[in-house]
Amino acid sequence: MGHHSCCNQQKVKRGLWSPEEDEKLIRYITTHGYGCWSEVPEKAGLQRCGKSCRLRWINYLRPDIRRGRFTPEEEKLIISLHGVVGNRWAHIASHLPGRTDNEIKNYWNSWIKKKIRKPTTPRAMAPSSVEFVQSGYGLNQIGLVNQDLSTKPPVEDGLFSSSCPIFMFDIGTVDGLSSGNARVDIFHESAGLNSDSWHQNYSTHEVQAIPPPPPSFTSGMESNYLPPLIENVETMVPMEDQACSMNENGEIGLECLQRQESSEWVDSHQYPGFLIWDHVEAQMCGDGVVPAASANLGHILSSYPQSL
DNA sequence: AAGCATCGCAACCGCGCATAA
DNA sequence: ATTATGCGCGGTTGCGATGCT
Repeated sequence: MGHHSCCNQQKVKRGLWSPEEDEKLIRYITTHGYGCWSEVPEKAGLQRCGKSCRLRWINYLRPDIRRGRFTPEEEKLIISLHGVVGNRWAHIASHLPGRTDNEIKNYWNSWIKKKIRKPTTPRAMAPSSVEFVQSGYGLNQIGLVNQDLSTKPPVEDGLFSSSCPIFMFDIGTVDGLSSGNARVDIFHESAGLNSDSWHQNYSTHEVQAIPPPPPSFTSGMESNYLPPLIENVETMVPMEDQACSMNENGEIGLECLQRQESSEWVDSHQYPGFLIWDHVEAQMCGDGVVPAASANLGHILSSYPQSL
């Protein structure tokens, strides 16, 4: 049994791909597709292992690949998603069309390295119930995301101390439906900031006053900004399956990224406001989408884009 | 100009999972 | 039920490019 290393066979080339090899792979894949990667090298006339061919195609050669610098919007999305799902690069990449997990991973790692070098201003996390975190990190910093925290190095203090408080949450000041979980209520910065202003307009110590909810967000949620509770709870989406993202209209929403036993929850989103919950109890529509009005948000203190 | 350090990123490695045999 | 195989993922490596002294 063991491990089946595909690349230790005879005369398998390794290292950088030559233009000729690229051409062979492109020609083969575009005419035949890639049903079985292990067959690709032989059929395409390449002295490579199938795994290498797959990697080369997915990360570099496929036509829908998007190259070049990440846009500020992409960057923000990566940060937000990473804050929720951690180092699940493929997961993050699935929300950035044309970007690969490898590219995002590389970007993230080099970004971290850059930030590490920056001197960081020591920041006292307020021990009170109101705390700040930046980007999506709040969820991880308080250990609510079920994942290996060793992949979230102490780097993060430095990484974000010069950045912005995107989320504010309040722990334990409301009684949630699920008594076992820490209750996290978060509001998010607006979607419209560019990268520069995004970094310049915030400091970690700023306390953002909670502005009144914009008209666009008030539907069904006026009273104390708390959403209505939904009685008919059918399922629960674990926290690690949630993320926020931004659509092409600049709307931010929650996404239930996946569901254990069903695909019905995949990519359901499109909320007028922005919300992250320690858990989501929601009522499904027929098509599996969870509209804002029917999502039970438990107790949300405040949750809407600040400058819509 | 030369040597060294660092960065960025393509590619590889090893593991886990799914599935076929 | 067990083993073999292939795929996909996250972590890591290696190397060319670039920057610094």
